[in-house]
Amino acid sequence: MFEIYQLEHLVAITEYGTLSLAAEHLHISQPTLSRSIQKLEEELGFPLFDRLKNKMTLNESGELAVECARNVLKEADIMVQRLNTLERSRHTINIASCAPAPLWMLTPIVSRTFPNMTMSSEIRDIEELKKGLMDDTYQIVILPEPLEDNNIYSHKYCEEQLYVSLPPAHPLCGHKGIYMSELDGESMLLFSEIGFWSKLHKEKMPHTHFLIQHEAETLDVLARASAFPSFTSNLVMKSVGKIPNRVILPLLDEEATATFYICIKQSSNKKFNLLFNRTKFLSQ
Amino acid sequence: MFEIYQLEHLVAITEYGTLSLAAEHLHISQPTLSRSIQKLEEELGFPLFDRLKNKMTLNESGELAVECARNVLKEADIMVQRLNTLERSRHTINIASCAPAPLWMLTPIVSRTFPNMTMSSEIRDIEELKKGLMDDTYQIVILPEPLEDNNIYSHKYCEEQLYVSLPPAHPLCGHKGIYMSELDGESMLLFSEIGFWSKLHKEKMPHTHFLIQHEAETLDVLARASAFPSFTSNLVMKSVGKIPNRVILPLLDEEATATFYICIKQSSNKKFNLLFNRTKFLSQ
DNA sequence: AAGGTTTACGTTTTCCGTAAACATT
DNA sequence: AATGTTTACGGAAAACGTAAACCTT
Repeated sequence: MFEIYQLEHLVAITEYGTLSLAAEHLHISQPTLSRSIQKLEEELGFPLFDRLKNKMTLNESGELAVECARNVLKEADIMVQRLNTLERSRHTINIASCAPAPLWMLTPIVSRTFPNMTMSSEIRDIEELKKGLMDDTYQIVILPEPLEDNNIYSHKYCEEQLYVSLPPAHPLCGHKGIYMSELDGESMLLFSEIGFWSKLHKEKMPHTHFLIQHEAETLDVLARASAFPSFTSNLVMKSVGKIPNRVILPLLDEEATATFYICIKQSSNKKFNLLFNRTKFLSQ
Repeated sequence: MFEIYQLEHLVAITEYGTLSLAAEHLHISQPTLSRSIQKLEEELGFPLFDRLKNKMTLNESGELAVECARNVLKEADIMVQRLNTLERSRHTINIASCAPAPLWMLTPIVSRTFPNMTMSSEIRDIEELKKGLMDDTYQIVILPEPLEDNNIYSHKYCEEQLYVSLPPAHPLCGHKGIYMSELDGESMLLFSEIGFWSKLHKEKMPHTHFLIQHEAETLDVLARASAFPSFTSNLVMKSVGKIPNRVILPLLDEEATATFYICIKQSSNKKFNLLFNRTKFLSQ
């Protein structure tokens, strides 16, 4: 049987027109290429080129051979593509969440549990999360509700309760808790990537001027140095800590509480078993 | 890039289960096969097998690799099939005719015109001839009518007039010519492969007992040695000669005369140019 | 003369099979 | 002991590039 390199050579010759030019692009010598083709013809049992003393042109068989060779090479290319994709996926865990806080908690655990894996994490809206989990774009997805599907395993991960962080001089500070509507109309600091929470803010606080911060670090500095109210949550405070000199009031709106669920495909359950033992433990 | 032989080896291993068995069937040594796979894995950049000290089993990547390898090999196989088919067709001329006589005339000319070609000739019914010409089963077809099609070149080849060959004692011998119906009811010698003529005989002479002969040689001997009437034609007499001591009468039925046309695809016109120069000359 | 192809030839590389080591059943 | 895999090694085969020959434009 001929070999793939011979087919590559054949195609290269037709693409570059002459042996010499093709040889140059293939980084081999001209005689080597000449012999490669001779060998291919010998193996097939008939010539692929009409040979004049100083010119080679494809004959009828050659034309067909090139067409077929391209098909073989395409198939070979598909093979490496598919294998590389699989191999990459075997070493990557793509996590996506509807909100940032569960991600902050989960990513360190995943990293420690699978130290040889590359991990990516994203914040996406709920529909994208569901779709991405189904089509294997994401292996782990965090939703604010369990995903009812036979192929999906959902498991409760954590609850988040939003709070408002107010300067002590703020008129609402005396309350035990407040509703978002009570704050509406002020200027507030807000982190940009808050996932599905942003929808809540837009709905309940349409008149508020949000000072959107794209970096958590900057937000923290501004919150400490200014009198602007900002949001926080039980999870944020647990991981980042409280800001001193601030009054923390719970948001009383029903929607200011969320329960997050880790969702994975049943087919990858085995792979993530170890992970769940750890997340279960940590979520208690 | 990996090579085809490596894919063959990979597939062989999965088919025969173990390295040793596969190596045996591939007619190579076991270490050679072992290295071949190692090299494939090295080129891909990841292992395809889980290796125990004493056992190799495909891993996830390996399973996919085998699936893809089969596709590549299938494509390679298609390549040799198509090339071989083309190559064979380049050295073969398939002729088919609706009647034997034009074939007897044409085949020697084709043989002499294309001495390096393998030639096959068949007698088929008219519909088969048309279809076969279209789908390249036949390159040359002889029909009793021109084929009206833009892709087809038809050219008048010869005319055949049927005769009856009677023993001198036969009651019809005095006539200048006879109709087939006049002979109906007798026993007659008839060659088996007469193509579209047989339909005519069946229609016009339904009560005749045909003594079918499958060999031209035998038919000739019987015709010379017996008193049975038989058929002949201008073309037969021209190529085989007349039978002595027989009265030859033309058949007066309109259908006992046929004009034959050589039909080829326009696309093969160039190839058969030389042939037509000769057949035109000979048909005059 | 420039550009294209094939042949010749010596070197380098690769490839193969035997032998051996190692592990499992 | 039999079976299965990998490593080691030496000889054989092949593949490669340089050089040269040959041809056309």
